[in-house]
Amino acid sequence: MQKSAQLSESLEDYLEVILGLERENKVARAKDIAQKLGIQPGSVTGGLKSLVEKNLINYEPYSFITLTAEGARIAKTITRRHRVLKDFLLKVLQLDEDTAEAAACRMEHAVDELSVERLVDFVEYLFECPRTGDAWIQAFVDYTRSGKKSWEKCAACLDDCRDRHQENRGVPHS
Amino acid sequence: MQKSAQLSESLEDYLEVILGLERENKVARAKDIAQKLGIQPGSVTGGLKSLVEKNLINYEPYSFITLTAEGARIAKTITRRHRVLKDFLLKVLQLDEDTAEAAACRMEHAVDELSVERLVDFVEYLFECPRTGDAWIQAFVDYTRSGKKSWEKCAACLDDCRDRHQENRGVPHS
DNA sequence: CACAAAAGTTAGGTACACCAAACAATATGA
DNA sequence: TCATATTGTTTGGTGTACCTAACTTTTGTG
Repeated sequence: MQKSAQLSESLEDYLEVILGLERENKVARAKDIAQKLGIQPGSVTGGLKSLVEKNLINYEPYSFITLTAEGARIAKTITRRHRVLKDFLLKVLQLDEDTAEAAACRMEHAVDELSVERLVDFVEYLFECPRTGDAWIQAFVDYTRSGKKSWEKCAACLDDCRDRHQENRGVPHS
Repeated sequence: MQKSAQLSESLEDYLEVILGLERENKVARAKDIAQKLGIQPGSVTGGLKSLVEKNLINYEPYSFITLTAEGARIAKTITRRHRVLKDFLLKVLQLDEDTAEAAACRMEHAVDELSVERLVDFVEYLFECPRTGDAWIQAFVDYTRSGKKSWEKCAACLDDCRDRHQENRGVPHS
């Protein structure tokens, strides 16, 4: 199990869509990979050969494609990065579906594992902490939409926040 | 002023370091660009030619290099993306300097302007809102370090938060 | 089974982004 | 000023990643 000699963005994309196709159809086919990546089928063969050399997929010419254990491991971490980033863009920054998807798609190759972990922790904390959570996010959304920076309603907001916390005291999170 | 036909990551990097060098030394020189980008000087010339063709830098062989108005405009948006992302990684996710710098460097090419704006708004809101701010961030840091998910101290935390807000009532933010 | 359609591969070509090494221009300082 | 060091460019080459078009294999259908 050699140290995975870091992949190009392109090869990471191949692994990600192969994982998706495996989940959809049990196996991946070159045509579907091309279609999902928005490239020509002729371009796929070369990528597959690279992945075979790196022992990340099981594949022989004219046959279908599956991930090796190592390939699946990598594909899952990339897919997770994508999911975490999109979640943040969508739920916290409140970007629309298309913008979030596009940005996540390009960011997933740029962030290291530590940063992803930290982002997961942050988003989780943000949603679970009584001082923030859905209500706070909603306040941020309202603020973003209205464009005003007034903290007028803060006292009420904080009281409300505290009341909610007391109601839920001791109730564990799902 | 034609629509800037989106640049490669590589050319964006050239613009960014040229802006940095202009700020440091008034003008940029090929050698310093190479050094900052960690590439060989011979590789720089080609990049500079591309940027000249796109009217983003003023440059002739053997002369020094400056940004055109359009080049400066683009360089500044990239530099700002870098700064905003690093700020988030550093101050909110509490990553260390090197990790934040490296991730920001790679992410800056992946995010669109809307997402950057939203991230700026979010970070600003997070720091200014009485329900969050430095104290909340500190609580997140403690939580991250300790690894526990208990909300035991929430009541006290919220009281504290409310008290602080009442003290500062009406005081505008700097 | 045979043959057409679908899927996949190969071959040749483009563009980008880098390298190393040879070469050219400029700058410095004795 | 002139030799040399520094800086910058050119050339030829590598690797990646894509394209199109021609070709091959597989598959499905009568």
